[in-house]
Amino acid sequence: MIDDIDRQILDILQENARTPNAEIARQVGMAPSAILERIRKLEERGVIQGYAVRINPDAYGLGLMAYVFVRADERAGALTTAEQMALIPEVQEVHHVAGEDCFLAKVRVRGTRELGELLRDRFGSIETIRSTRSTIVLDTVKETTMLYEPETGGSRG
Amino acid sequence: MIDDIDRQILDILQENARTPNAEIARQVGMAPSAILERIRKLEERGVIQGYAVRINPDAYGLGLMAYVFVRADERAGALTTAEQMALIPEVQEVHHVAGEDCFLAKVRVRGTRELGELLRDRFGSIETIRSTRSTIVLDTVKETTMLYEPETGGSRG
DNA sequence: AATGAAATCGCCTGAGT
DNA sequence: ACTCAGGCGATTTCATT
Repeated sequence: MIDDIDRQILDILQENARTPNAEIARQVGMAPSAILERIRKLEERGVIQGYAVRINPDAYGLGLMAYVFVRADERAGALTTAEQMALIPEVQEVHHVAGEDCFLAKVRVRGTRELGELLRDRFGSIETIRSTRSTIVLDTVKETTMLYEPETGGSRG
Repeated sequence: MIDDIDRQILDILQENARTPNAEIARQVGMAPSAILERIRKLEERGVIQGYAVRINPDAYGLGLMAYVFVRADERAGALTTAEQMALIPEVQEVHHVAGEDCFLAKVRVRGTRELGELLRDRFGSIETIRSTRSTIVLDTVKETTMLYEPETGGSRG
């Protein structure tokens, strides 16, 4: 699906997504136009989903992060619980998870007061949500979106 | 700390971090050199921490995501538990959290077999870890790093 | 699917306001 | 702190292989 040259390009972009095309070409040892072509195709095929800037959340006034575990009973019709949570801008991630709690949401807000408001006003108004349990993040030691190269080959189909 | 023009620039970069400088200048209504200067300063001040490419994890061979809750007893000396977890490439995030479990780690691996190996070999060899509890992600409904503009003003100091 | 030439466009410095 | 001008380099298209 993606070959070795694609991986090289992706790895360079993972380090710095604003790396100029010509610089990537130098590192990979190909012509810039060939690199452009490959990046285009990676975008078309949905391998590259976009380019994000990493902003210090504190500087942005979003000093508090929390994980919210959501228990819900799904009903047919209308939007699903997860889709409604996904519409909330303070919610960065929504995952459907195995286990007793059905969903896990990652949220960023200014402070504890705003977290309370979020849970009461936004989560609280989603009909299917039975209960929530929040885990406050005190300190973030690592936070990256970089993907580790998995060992290829191996005994997996 | 960051003014309205900075916010405009950051918002454009949040949409697409590879947006050319000149394009940002057009949208903001300023000269490209002024935009460049502002971006430089945002980088210097650590507001902008970097630029990331968003890669489809499945295409990269990392189809399984899990959250690992880690209970540990901290000991003085050597690296802390969190720092040791942060060294593992499959670990994308490590948070120190409030509550019974001390840490929360987000991990991406190829499949369940690799998750097992990761927990046994890598987490298992960190001396201070008492126990782990993993929550498998079945489906990701939303996953963004975009920061929502918090309401400014308000009754907070 | 990659190259290389050529045109377009953006980057970035320096001077000036 | 921003604008403007200009040289340099990058991006991108296209013909070719």
